[in-house]
Formats: sequence, structure tokens, C-alpha cells
Amino acid sequence: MLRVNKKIEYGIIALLYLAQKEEQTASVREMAVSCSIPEALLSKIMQTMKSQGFVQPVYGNQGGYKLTRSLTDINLLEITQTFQGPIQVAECLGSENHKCPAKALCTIISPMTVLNQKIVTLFESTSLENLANRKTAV
Amino acid sequence: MLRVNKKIEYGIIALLYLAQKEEQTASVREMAVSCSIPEALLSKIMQTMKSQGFVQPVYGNQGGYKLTRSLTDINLLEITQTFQGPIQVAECLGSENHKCPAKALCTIISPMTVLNQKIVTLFESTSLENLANRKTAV
DNA sequence: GTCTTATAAGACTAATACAGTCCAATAACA
DNA sequence: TGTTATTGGACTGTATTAGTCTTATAAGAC
Repeated sequence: MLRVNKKIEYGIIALLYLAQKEEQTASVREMAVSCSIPEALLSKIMQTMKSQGFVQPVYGNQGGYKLTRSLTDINLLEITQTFQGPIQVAECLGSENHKCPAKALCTIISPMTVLNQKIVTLFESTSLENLANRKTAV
Repeated sequence: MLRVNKKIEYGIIALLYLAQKEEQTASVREMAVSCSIPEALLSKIMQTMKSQGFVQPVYGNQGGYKLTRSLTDINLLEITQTFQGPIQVAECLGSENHKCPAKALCTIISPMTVLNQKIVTLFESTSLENLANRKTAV
């Protein structure tokens, strides 16, 4: 497993779709049908995307969303953080999570932190443009 | 999130503990108390570890488990796969999972496969010895 | 032989996260 | 004012995770 959730998958697909349309808007319905994503779910996802500034809403007839940032400027880490919070390979790496009873004698926190940073770097250096071109950086 | 589960965390901690004891055995109870891990849960974890050949059981008084492989020989990928199955950043990357309705027009499968491979490589090249020394390879 | 220590294995429960739905409200244009 | 579309909240079902409980089995110590 160790997987990114559906919102992230769908969100990326939707952003790539919007990028194809260049300056035009696409409604949630259009994107949902074109990409086979449940409409109500995509609607939620786009709301979150809006609140993070990835897209801009256009109300009314012929409205929808349009991309406000370029694909080269958006990286996978941002999207992952938006829908799943910070990347933490181990639960105890979370800043607010100091309740692990084994923490004092834990032998793996420190190395896990290093591993975590590697994954963060990998995600951070992968832009949506990279994804669209079927590459990853690093 | 994007996190490794508790069994993996506890399992690694237990293996590192066993390594410290060198050729001696340590019982589940001893490990559980020393590492603050719920005993019944650790018991399950050790059973799985046994079935994968990481440790050997010793029955009876003064029994427990002992390590059968060296820390340099065990990598994080093996442990992750043992307790969480194969690493798949995206759900659709699973071999048996061909039911995604968007698959035909999905724009992210191919790049996600590349990303997935990077993570697999990172885990594979990180041995428990690396973890014990607070490093990761790659 | 039986007592004790320890693993083995299966069923079971509780809590959480995930995926997805439903409905009423609001915004803006024609 | 009707239509198209976003907004936001509550809600449901399912899967995964974490952890517990109980009974059985193995083997050494006395």
C-alpha cells in the first residue's frame, strides 16, 4: 500500500485536464464525465483546490474552473499535503504527536526522519509538468 | 500521511532489539516491555516475522525469538511488503486492480509508475543496518 | 509425568480513515 | 427570474488499522 489517496489522484487528473484546455474553463460536470470521476466527489476536490489557489471558480453559465498556476509551478508535495496532510512515513514523526509511549527509547525515529525527508524531496521535485510528460525528477 | 503501519514500526524496533542481544533469545514479553509495545500485538508481529524467516522461535523456559539474518541483509522493502503488501503510490498500479473506470484515459498511471519505482528503490536500498546507524542509502 | 514458560493461531472488537452521496444555499449571468 | 454552476455541511458505507481475547501446542525443568 503506502498510497496516495483518491482525492490526490483525481485532483491531479483534473488539473492536467484543465491545463489541456488552456485559458478556457471546464465545469465540474465536464471534467467528471471526461475523466470518469464521481461528480459530487470531484466537486469537493475542486473546492479544496480553489482554497489552495490552484484554480479559480467562474460562476454561472459556461462557468467552471480555470487553472491559476502553471503546471511547472505546482509540485506533487503541495497536492499531497493539501489532501493528506504532511508526509510522515512513521506516525511518530508528526509534530503534534508526542504521545508514543516508546518514544524515549525508540531506535527508529531518527533514521525514519531521514527516510521521510528523502520522500518529501522526491515529491517536492516532481512537478505536474513532470507528471504530464511521464517523468519524475531526482 | 503516506505512512508505514504500526506493525512495520514495531517490527523494525523488535528486530533492532534482537540484534542488540546478539545470539541470545528475547521473549515477546521482554521485547514488549523494553520497547513499550502491546504484548499481544507484538506476538502477532513476531509470528509473521517467523513465517518470513527473519527470526527463529525457541520454545519453553528462557525461550523467545532470535534473529536468523543479519541487519545488513534485511532491507526496509522486505519488511514493508511483509506487513503492507507491495508499495503502490496509486491504487491503480496494483496488478490485479484493473477495475478503475478512468484507466483508459488516465493521464497519470505511467508517471506514477516511475514515481513508485523510485520509492521502491529507496526502501530496497535501506537496510536495517542503515536504520540502526541512522542513515538511509541512495 | 506434570508444571511452567513460551510460542501459535484464530476469532473478535473498536477506532479511524477513505470514498462517495445528498441536500440546501449562494453567485452570477442571460 | 430562471438557469447554470459553485459552495458547504452533514451524512453513509466500507475498508483498514490497531489491538484484544482465548484456546491450543511445544519443549525444557523439576
